[in-house]
Amino acid sequence: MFRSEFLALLTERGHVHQITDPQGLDALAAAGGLVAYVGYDCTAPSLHVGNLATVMLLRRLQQTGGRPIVLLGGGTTKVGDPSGRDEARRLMDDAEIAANKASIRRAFERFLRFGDGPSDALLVDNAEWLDGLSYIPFLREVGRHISVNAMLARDSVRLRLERDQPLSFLEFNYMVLQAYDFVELARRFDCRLQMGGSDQWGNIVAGVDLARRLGVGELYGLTTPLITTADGAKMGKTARGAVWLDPALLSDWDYWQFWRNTADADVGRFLRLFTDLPLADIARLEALQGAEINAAKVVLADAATALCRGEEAARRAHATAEATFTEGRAGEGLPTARLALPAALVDALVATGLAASKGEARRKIAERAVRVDGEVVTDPHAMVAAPARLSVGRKRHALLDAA
RNA sequence: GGAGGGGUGGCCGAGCGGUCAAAGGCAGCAGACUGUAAAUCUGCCGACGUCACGUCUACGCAGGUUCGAAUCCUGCCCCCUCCA
Repeated sequence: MFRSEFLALLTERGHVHQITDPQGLDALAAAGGLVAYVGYDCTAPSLHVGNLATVMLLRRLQQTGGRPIVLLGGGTTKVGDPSGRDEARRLMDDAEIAANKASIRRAFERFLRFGDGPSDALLVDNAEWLDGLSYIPFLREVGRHISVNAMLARDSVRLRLERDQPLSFLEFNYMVLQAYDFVELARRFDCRLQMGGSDQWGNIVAGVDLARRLGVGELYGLTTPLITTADGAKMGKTARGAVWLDPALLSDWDYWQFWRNTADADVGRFLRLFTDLPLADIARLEALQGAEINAAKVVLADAATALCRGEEAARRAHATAEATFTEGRAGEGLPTARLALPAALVDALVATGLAASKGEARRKIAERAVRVDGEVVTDPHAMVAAPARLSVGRKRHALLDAA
């Protein structure tokens, strides 16, 4: 068991996969004022729920009095993390990285409190120190402490080689840069802990090693388990793609629905990981049987949406779901598309995003999956004359309004 | 630099002159069953159109041979293995 509030909390909520030196870290955390970071590369315009596990780590750290650092990888994104991939990442240009960085940083404001206080969160960009590195001086200072032998043994490198997949020198350097980040943050902010997903273990340990060799002191690493759904799939991928945290990329309603559709077997685990609900309440919700567990899913959806999108968004999505599913009405918070009416039903389905193409819209109509205001429509040439609620299947609904 | 192997739809993976919008699997969507669950069974799964028919786009890139090419030829790019 841990003495520190931080590690005890992480453990009981199911956040911990591996820790480099559990006792050492526990002592450090118990002493108070722990500074820890998680790094996020700017490979996409938003974080998605797959990143939520580590965002929650930072949140828990702040809740227990520590200081979270969000490290945006403006520099490392130019290199590309090979961890867990068979192929090199596409090289991204500076403009794209800068744009992603700008939109990613907004997400953290919901989860963390930023500022200058001792436990206020900090946001930094590793481009600050990586972009200006000079090759030869860097090799002489840092490179001589890096063991290629050790690097070859890390999963991120080894798995690539074993599978006869290419690994470029550029990618090979990623781990070195991330290790250097950790050292840099330790020097600048006395940051002693790096956290991340379990796939980051090798990179994190590389940083701990490097710090020791450079005489920076003892650093620690902690990883969260890769969050998979009960049927073994990586969490956060859905029909329309990733479940983005950014409201500009995924509506509040869809975000709420994502959580509402959690599998029975995942409800308890997700409540512990992704909400702040007391464990006793979660235990009660988790114990619900049969259809009653739907109530737990609603609680999960409310809590998770409130965290990421705000209370108001959660209330609204909840009410919309209530109206749409329970009462069979057209909930007002449904995604809405505007078209000049009357319009062809197929066009309306495409406009609302319920079908990816007219062809798909026609197929769905032929499958008797399409409803207008609750009535099944089977005519592929049908027109919609007035504002209506369109549905494909039982779960997907949208509103059509006159332009 | 030399020899050999390889680049196919979101992914894996067959095809190796026509019957190929391309087998099979995974993922996805829908229907049935349900609890907006899981499992199961069934169907669909490039785009567009006057939609059981046609057109366009697609098998690394660019050309070529052929009535016809994912399949053959030439050049280029990228990857893997072995040799130097």
